[in-house]
Amino acid sequence: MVRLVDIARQAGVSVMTVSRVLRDAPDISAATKLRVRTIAQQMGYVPDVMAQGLRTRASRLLGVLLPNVTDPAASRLLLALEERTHELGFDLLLAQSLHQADREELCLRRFLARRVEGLFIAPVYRLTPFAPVYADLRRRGTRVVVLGPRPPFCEDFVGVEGDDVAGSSFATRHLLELGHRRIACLAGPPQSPVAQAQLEGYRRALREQNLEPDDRLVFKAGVTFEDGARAASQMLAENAGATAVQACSDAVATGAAAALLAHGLRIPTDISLVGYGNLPGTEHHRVPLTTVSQPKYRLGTAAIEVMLRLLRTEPAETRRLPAELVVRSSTGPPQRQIQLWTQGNA
Amino acid sequence: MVRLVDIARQAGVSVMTVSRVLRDAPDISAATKLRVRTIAQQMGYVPDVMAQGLRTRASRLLGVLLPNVTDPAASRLLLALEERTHELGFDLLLAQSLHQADREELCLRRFLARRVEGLFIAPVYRLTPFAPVYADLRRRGTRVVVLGPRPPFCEDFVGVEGDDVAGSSFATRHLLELGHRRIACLAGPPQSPVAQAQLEGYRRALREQNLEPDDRLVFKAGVTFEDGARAASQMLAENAGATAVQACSDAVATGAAAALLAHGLRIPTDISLVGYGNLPGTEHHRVPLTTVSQPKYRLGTAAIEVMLRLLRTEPAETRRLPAELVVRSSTGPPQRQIQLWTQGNA
DNA sequence: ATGAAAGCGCTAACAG
DNA sequence: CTGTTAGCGCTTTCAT
Repeated sequence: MVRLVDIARQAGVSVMTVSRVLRDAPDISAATKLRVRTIAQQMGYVPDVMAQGLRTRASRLLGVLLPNVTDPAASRLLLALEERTHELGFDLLLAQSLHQADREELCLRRFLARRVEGLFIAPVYRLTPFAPVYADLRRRGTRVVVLGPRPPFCEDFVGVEGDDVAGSSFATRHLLELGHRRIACLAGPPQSPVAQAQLEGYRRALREQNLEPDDRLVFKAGVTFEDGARAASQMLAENAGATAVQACSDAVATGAAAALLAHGLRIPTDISLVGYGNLPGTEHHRVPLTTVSQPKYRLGTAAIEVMLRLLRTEPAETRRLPAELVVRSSTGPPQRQIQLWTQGNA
Repeated sequence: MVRLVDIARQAGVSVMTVSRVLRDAPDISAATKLRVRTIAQQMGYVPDVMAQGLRTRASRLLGVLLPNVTDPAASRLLLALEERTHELGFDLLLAQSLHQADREELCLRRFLARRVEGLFIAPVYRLTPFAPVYADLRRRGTRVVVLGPRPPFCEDFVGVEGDDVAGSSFATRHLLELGHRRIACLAGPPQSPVAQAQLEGYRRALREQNLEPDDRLVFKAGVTFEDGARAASQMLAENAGATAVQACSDAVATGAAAALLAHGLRIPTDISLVGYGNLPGTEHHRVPLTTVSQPKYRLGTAAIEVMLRLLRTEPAETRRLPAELVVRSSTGPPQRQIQLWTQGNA
């Protein structure tokens, strides 16, 4: 391992001179600069960032904690985060909580021990209103940007998030505009902040049209394909009379589509379907899915921007980014008969 | 920031004692152990891993360099890597090359400056047989596990990879067994090692059945949906008389499917189609895709196992993991007439 | 324009 | 069982 001293000896100068040259510090003659640089190059010198950091008290390290890098939304965010982070001269530590609060805590403590200068965290949802690690982060004044909705225990941190109530209401409004009046909602887990926002958006859009949300049209669906299939089957079994279905995720929507088609319904002729998330590939599904897209990459760049302000100790605010409706072919106007029927019923 | 000295003062012992206690070193009385621990806890002590590392010359840092974390295969691998890495007590540095050789080089140099103890690299393919960074890695004796096929400039490193020639030949054999004789191949970029392996597997399976590979059945397809659509259209335009198509990726296969269906062909009734990669969601596509699956998660755990051997300076060998055919409904026996026609032609 | 001394927070090596 | 000394590789500070 080549150190500064080695170069210094070789070049016949002091360690300080070498240090200065290699950091492009001022007050060095062009001659020594060149000589030292050449020798350093020849000897294959690589600075020791840890030693530098110990002295300068700067780690140039950022950490990102995600539930699971496999989630397409998370990975797009990570793409952006990594890209910008490196441009800014930071290295990026990655950890996954795997949706386990204790693993999250462990990972965060390790990040702290690495003296990270900032942290991007997509928090594991806890039922408790407090989480000791977050208290520690606060106490230590660690810069934190929360990715996604902020549960109670970290409400005071800044963050970046998609606007899920607006996103969800886009979906509902789209169906409304097509003429649907009975729109079923396959809702996510009630504890999930995203699911709550989606339900809120759905109801809000309904009320805008003076339609009173009907709880018999809201079905618990979870998050998976199977959850979606189950929920759709149940909806059919209950004879809810919906002409359109809005799901809390594309996976759920896909499962619902499968169940609906299996029951002999045509999409969108007999029933319309909207997903959520714009999962890659849904445009090639059996029925290309109309869905809501959150700007995943933009969320990443926004997170970096916020972090940058934090690092400069400038005031930073939580950013809420707008969602976008992606219309494909799983939605269309309701069938005339059913439409008449619902109108007669309304 | 609380340091060992602070605790030492508070507890009325030497720094060394505190250090020993906190590292669970032997030869410390239970009493002091307890006392020091309590105080450390109270003061909110967090060890400085950088300082520890500087002294012990161990960074407990592993680095992973991927082209793009957004690729589902890469992200599954990363999932496994992160999981195991943390269990082993290492932190994980993440970087993306974005398929750019110079960015790859930069990232690797930064990893070296961090004194990583090991590196997982999915190399950017270069046309040149040498790459200076890799020479440096060699010279410095950095532990490296190459992810995926190893281009010439890093052939001497150990790695883990999927068996793409076997995987590809599984696909071909499957079509052969269904009775297909004229199987088109939508091939990937000729420089890509994976694409080469796939072509090799395709040809090998054909020859096993004493069928001479026909170059007029091989079409350049690239890697995207659009590439696939283009290639399939070209195949149709050239009247190649294929009863089945085997694509170099699921994206290409999906594009091909779209083109084929647009031309009025039914899949698999009129023509069979096999993809490659088992992209998440392909089971819900317009035509659920028969495809070849590489054990992405297993590749990650295998990479860790190899790294572990490297870290222990035990001999380590490159691991090649078997692929698996996933039969869904894009493949079936060829139509009788066409079959007769091809037989008459063969 | 260059160098000497000191120390970042920690631990290995040795002493008692 | 506990403490002292030295030093990891680097940079800050102050001197020349």
